[in-house]
Amino acid sequence: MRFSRAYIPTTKESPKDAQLPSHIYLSRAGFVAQVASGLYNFLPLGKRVLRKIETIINEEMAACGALEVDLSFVTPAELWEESGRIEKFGKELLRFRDRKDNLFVLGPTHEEMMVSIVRNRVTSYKQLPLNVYQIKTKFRDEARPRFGLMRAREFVMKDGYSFHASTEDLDREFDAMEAAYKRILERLGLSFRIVEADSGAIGGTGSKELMVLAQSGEDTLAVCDTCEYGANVEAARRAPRSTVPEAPEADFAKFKTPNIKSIDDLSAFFHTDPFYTLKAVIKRAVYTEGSEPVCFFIRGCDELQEVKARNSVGAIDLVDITEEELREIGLVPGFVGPLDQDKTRFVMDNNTRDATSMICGANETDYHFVGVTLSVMNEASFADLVAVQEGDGCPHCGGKLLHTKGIEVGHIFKLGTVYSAPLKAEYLDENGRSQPFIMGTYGMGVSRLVAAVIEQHHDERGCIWTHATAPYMVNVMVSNIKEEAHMAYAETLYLELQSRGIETILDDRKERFGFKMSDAELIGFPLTVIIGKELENEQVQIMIRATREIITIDAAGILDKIEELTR
RNA sequence: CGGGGCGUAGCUCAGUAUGGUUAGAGUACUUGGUUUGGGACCAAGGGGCCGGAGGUUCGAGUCCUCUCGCCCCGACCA
Repeated sequence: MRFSRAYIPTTKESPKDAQLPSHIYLSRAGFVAQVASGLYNFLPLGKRVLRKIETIINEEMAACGALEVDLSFVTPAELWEESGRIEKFGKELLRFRDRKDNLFVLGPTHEEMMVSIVRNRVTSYKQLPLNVYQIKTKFRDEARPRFGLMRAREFVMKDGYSFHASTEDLDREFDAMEAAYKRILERLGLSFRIVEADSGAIGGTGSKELMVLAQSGEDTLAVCDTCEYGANVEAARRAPRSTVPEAPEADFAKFKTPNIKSIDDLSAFFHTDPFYTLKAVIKRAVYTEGSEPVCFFIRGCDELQEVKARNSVGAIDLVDITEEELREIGLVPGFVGPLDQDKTRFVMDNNTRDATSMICGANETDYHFVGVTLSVMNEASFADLVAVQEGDGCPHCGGKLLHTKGIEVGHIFKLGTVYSAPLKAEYLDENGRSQPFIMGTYGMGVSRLVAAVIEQHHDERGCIWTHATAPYMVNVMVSNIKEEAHMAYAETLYLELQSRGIETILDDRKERFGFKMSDAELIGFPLTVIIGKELENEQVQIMIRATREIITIDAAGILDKIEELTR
């Protein structure tokens, strides 16, 4: 491609709305242009990057025997009513009616459609397993689109679904998909982590998210500094404490603790570690129908993880509760404890199981109990409630857990029969019995990956594309196109590189050196060959974008050098 | 969906408090000239329904009402 004939509208100024590096540079370098909130046009360079990512995904899916399909973007609302998700998705589903007044939705994901193409066609266990996928535009009418391509309303996603006759076979396919996803991200040149995740309201097990590590990530991860373990904080686990602080010595007693309400005050008052205090966190749990106050008890040294807490009671939301509401229920703010208390439902953290020497509220103003043994609490329900902190132990190897930020670019999990059962998608097993398909689902955000590459690879001058994602690998830049010998040399090099299969752009624009260099850096081609005054000495220069290092070499060796650098 | 902010040239923004000839700058664009290794300089140009509708006024980019759009914080996010 000749730059003079390309359409690459670069700008010096960032769009005022852009905040994230990916948004700023993809806009400034002319990869994408915003149309409306959460809607983007892909310009020629952006489209090339998108296609490169799609090609890699297609290659890896083909290697696994997954089959590509293309389902209609507009889907009849009946399918969504059948699965019950028309309600669950709510306003995120964009609905509209056709001329015959039939209701349709724009597909936000395609579980229903994919099940519908298989059901009543795949009828025997002999036709299983089956893994089908598509790379397709999705639409979710997000309440608040933001961060450019990272959270758009219209986006490109690869969504795949597998169908099996046994959970063992699903497990095998799931592992194969995890390996394939790992290869895709490796080939893209991304640094990432596969982490354990919360399955969300939809249920299912073995939920794993593929996280590209970047400061601007929306998700917080707990990752082990020693082994491969990593988890979204919403689902992170930790090893039991290897050492526990010295326990306070006290027999069971009620103790006057005037105005001692916080964990800090309490541990200071008794000169003991917060480990031996019991923290009560009271929330209002909201269910599909109705709500109730719930008291979560955790050790004073821990923090409540809200997603875990929500899951522990099957609530759809937890909201804060006021001190007045607490008093109305009959609880004493600052002195809430689990003993002799039946005012609310309560959940105890697993770490408090069989705890001894504990200090907890006495449900009476200015009094706490000391020397409490929680093994008597067997009627309470226990669950994992705590937020993993930095420095906690890894549940696998005992290494240290650290927090980091990640961009979720993939999510795979085992659906089981969550969709196949209600949609009555069944096959006949060896015994001639009808069975719902056992399903797995594998998603990857393709347009989000474009942004993720830049979030992870940029500097203050612009994009730094990885070799697999670069719109062009080499930019042949002529410093001054009026120098006929320079242009002639560049033309020859341009043709030669292309004949060797290296994607090349020739910057033949009538612009000054600095202008072209700035564009090269903003756009982020991995290599820029600078053809200019050095040519008088039979030399050319190569600017390596990642480091901005400029190397000067003999013109004769340029092709070999480029092949070496692009390998 | 709650809270906040912003809509003026292709882009980034002044101008609005206190209404008053022909609405500005930078950048980008066109033409001519000079330059040619880090977004160069000189000169001359084209480009605007001041988001939209209604109102107040002799007169509205500016004041009032309504509306639409975009951004930020939060809630939400299979």
